[in-house]
Amino acid sequence: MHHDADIRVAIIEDDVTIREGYAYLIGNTDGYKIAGTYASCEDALRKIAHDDPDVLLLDVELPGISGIEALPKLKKAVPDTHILILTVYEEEMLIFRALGNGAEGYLTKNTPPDKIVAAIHEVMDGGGPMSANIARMVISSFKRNDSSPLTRRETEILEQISTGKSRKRIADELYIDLETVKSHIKNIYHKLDVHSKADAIKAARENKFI
Amino acid sequence: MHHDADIRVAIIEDDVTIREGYAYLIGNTDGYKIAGTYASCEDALRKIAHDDPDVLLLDVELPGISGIEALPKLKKAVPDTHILILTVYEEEMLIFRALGNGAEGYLTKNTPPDKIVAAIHEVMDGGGPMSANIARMVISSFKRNDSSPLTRRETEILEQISTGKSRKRIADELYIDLETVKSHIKNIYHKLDVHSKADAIKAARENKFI
DNA sequence: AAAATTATCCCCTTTATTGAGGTATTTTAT
DNA sequence: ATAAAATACCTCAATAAAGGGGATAATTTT
Repeated sequence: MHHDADIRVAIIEDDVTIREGYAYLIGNTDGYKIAGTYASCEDALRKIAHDDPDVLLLDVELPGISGIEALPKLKKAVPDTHILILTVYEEEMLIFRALGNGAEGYLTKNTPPDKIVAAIHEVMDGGGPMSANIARMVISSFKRNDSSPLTRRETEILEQISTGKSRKRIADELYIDLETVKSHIKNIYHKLDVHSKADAIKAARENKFI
Repeated sequence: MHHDADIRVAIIEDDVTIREGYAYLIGNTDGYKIAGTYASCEDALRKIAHDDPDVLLLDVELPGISGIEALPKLKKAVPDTHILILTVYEEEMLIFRALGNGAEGYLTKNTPPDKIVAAIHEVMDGGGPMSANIARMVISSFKRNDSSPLTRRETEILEQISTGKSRKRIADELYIDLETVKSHIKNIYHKLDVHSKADAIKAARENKFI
C-alpha cells in the first residue's frame, strides 16, 4: 500500500496510546508511511538520522529532554525534516520558543485526525500549519498597542534607540538636532515613567508601543 | 434568507468585478450578509461606522490611501470589526505591517471562495486565518539562524545589549565581571565585523542571530 | 587525553553618551 | 483659534563605549 513517493512521518510522543493512535492513523492513510516512533527525544536522537523522516510530529511535554530543548539537536540530526509541534500546551512562551527553534508548524492535540494529515501535507508543501488559536496568538504578537501614549515621533525615536543607535546618530539620520532628540527622549521617559534607556525599551516592548 | 445572527461582512476593493464577485459569493452564503462594499478607503471611512460590519475584507493595493495606511483609522472607526487582508501581495514588509496595524488574518487572492468564507468564520471565532505561504513567512520570522558564529554566552550578552542595558548592568545580572562582558563584546564585534553596538545589533537581527 | 572552544578576569587610554534640570519657538492638526 | 507636537537651545556631572594589550580557568568536542 506504500511506495517510494510516500511521505515519511516520524512521531516523538511518550504516551503509548496516543503515539500508536497517530501511527495507526497516519500509517493507514494513503500517501503516508511511518518512518519511526519514539517515546523520548533521547531515543529519537539515536535512531532518527537512520529513519530519515520527511515530517516529524513532536510533543513538547516529554520526560527527560523536553521537545523544545531537543529541537536544535533534532534539526541538526535531520536538517531537511519538517518539524510539527503537536501538543496540549498553548502558552505563548512555548509557542515562540518552538517556532524560534525551527518548528514549522504548531498544532494543539484537539486537532482532528484529518487536519493533522492535512497539516503534514501542508508543511511538506511549504506552508506553516497552525491551529486557529495558535495562529491568533502569533498574529497578536505582531500587533502594536493602538493606545500608546507616545507620539509618532517619540515612537520613531524610541524604535531607533532600541536598535542601539546613539542620540547623535539618530539626530543625523532624522535630520534633526541632537537637542531635539534629547527633548523627545526626556518626554518619552516622563510618559513611561522611567529613568533609563533600558527601562524605556522594556516598558515599550511589554506594552507593544514599539 | 438572512436574519439577525448573520455575520455582517464589508469589503474594500477597488476592482469592481472582484468586489462584486466577493459580495455575490458572501451574500449568497447562508449565515453571512454584506454590510457594505467600498471602492476606496476614503469611501469606507465615511460609511463604515454606520454599516458596522463584523468582518472587513481589505485589499492592500488601493488608489488613494492604501489599505495598510488606512488600517489604524479603520480600527478606530470600527474597533470591534475583525479585519482580514485579502491581497495578491506577499511581501514580508507588507504582511508584517498589516499584522502590526491590527489585521487579524492575511489571505492571498488565489484563495478559493469556500476558504474565504471559512476564514471569515474563523476570524470571528478567535482564529487567525492565513494562507499557507503567509503562515510560513510568519513562522520563519521567528526562526533563529542555527549557524550563528556567536557562542551561547555571546548571544545572550548581545540580546541583553539589544534591550538597552549597560555593560555594567549586564555584568551584574549575569553575575560576571564587567571585564568579562567587555571581552565578550570585543569578541562579538570581531565575529560580526562591526565597531559599535548599533551595528552589532543590526547585523545580528538581520541574520537572526538574536 | 589532547585540542579547541568558551568563559572568565585584569590593565590601560580617550572620546562619546547619557540623564536631569531648565526654556522657547515653530509647525501641524482639529 | 487653540491645542498638541515637533523643534531647538542651555548647563552640568556621571557614566558608558570602544579600542588596545594581556592571562587563565573551565568546558566541550574530537
